[in-house]
Amino acid sequence: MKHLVTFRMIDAIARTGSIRSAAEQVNQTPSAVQRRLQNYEDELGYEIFQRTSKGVRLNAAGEMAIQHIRQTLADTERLNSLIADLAGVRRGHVNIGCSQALMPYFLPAQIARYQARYPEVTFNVQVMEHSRAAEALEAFQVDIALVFDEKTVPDYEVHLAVPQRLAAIMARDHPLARHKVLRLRQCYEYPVALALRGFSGRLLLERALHGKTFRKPPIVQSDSFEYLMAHVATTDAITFQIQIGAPDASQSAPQERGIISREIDTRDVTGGMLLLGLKRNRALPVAASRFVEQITLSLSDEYRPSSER
Amino acid sequence: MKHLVTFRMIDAIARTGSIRSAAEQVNQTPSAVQRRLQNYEDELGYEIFQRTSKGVRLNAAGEMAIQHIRQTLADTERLNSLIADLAGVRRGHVNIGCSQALMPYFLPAQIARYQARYPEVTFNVQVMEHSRAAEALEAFQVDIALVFDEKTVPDYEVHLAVPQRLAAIMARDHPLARHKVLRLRQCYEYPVALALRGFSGRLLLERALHGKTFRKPPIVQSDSFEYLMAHVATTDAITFQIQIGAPDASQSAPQERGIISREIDTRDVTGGMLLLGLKRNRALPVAASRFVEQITLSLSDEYRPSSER
DNA sequence: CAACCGCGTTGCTCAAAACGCAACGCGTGT
DNA sequence: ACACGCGTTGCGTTTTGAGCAACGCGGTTG
Repeated sequence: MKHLVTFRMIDAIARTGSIRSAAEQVNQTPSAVQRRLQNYEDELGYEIFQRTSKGVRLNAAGEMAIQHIRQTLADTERLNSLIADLAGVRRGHVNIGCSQALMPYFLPAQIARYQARYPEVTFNVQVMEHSRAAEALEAFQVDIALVFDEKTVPDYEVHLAVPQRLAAIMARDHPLARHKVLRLRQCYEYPVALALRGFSGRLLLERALHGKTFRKPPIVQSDSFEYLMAHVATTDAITFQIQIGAPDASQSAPQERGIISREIDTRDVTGGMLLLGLKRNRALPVAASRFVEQITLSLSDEYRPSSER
Repeated sequence: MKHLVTFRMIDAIARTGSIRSAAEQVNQTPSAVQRRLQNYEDELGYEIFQRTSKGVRLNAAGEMAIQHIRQTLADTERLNSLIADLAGVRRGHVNIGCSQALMPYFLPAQIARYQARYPEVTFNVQVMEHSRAAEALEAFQVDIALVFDEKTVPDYEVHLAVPQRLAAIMARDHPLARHKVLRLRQCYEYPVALALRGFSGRLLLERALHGKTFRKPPIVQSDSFEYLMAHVATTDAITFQIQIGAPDASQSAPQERGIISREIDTRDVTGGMLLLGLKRNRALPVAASRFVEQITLSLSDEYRPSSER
């Protein structure tokens, strides 16, 4: 749409914080971008960026303007989506911001399933923790947030909340692997390898360990789950992950090599919630909306009381 | 705003049903309007108007497009309003669609009061009954609907509902004028002059008269309340109006000459509601929003249980 | 303290888009 | 059969937008 190029430029300026970098991002010269901004400000009657020595920054009026601009951009996309849907062609794009835990199994499976039906729909998946996801929802950077959170009342709309148990992950031939459900104390008889503080499973675990005498420092910490998985696969160490991010016997994922997961007893760990968040009062594009329906069904089916499948 | 001229044109086309008349409305040549429409359709990838021999008509895609277009226009106005408000200048415009009953006393008083504080805010007041008002809300033609309705569940958001009694209106020296509250039967001992079916008060009255033996045809009907008022002022006939549209001792309105109103006993007439309606999920411009606050306060103050002022 | 860098901004030139005018084709109603 | 009003199109003119180069200005660096 012609009248949206100005909006896209302004959005780029707001995100990058400078006219020149925004120009680069939209493949135009700084003067073109600057003039469009100036025109818009003239029409509005107010400047929306405060000029500083090292770039520009949104002022109070700009904060309101950028909200309107992003809203308009999103609405336009939604219109395209609606009309494409009406014409029988299911096309579109879905931006998802989600916890790391959904990356290995859940999201790939869900997206693959969705794209099997609607191959024209493209996805963009980005890892972010809950506060960042909330911002991204608000700024229309993502359509859907799938985050793990325990208690905080979020300022987005919680479309779905499913409880999440904690799982221990260990080598396939680990002595504990013969149990179906594990107590935390059992796990702590072995070395533990943990994700950094701030990751979903770690949060849940820390709360469970509070005051426990058998608590001990992890032998290794990492922000890479790939590393943690490889580590436990080759040693007798144990790591933890929330249920949805742990390898599941029912889902044959290609990347699980020699590791296995076992649920932690609910007496030890409770209260984690996986949230599906949407921006309040926002009308989603068709593709995103259908995708939400699909994962809503999947989640409420598979993770009912505490059975799988 | 520059980028909205296309939208304004398309809105005009949709409203007038023809490109040429839309062109006239926006002071442009038909070819200019036609080309903008064509460009928009090209960018969208679909035609949004079905071309007929006597003009154009929105098709299915067009219905969705026009919704988006009007939403965008309204949002833009709201942004202007927000920024003007932030800059300390309370400017703006409010479109109101309302029942006739609010025209003689209520709305003039409310608007005058509002404009006394914010002289830069302009108003547009249009008479419409409830179904038309609901449409106008939906099409962003009015910001606020103030309509009288009895029972139907409206498809807009009811922001406020205040019960409305029925009042009899008669000459100042009418024999019944010495009573404070009247029974319907008393009124029907005199000739009655009624508004046409479809007007607020008439609806309420018809329901009250249902099955009553003293019911009799009106000696005169009219769609002009001015005529009805003049008629009862000079004869012993009685007419009816819902409370808010009747002359009130506490409000010294200039146009009441020799007429007076008396409430009808609640045993005879019940259930009328004056509704303040807004479009669902729509963010109002600042001026409209403040005006809603003002009349909300006024109405809930003045028309509590059944006292005035 | 001067040189420098990166920023927003502006004059100028030229290309692209929008406009107005006139005319065409087409269905409808007299 | 005619005229009328509609959407549409070709063409010359005008307005708008883009790119280029350069300027002014603040902060940083040697």
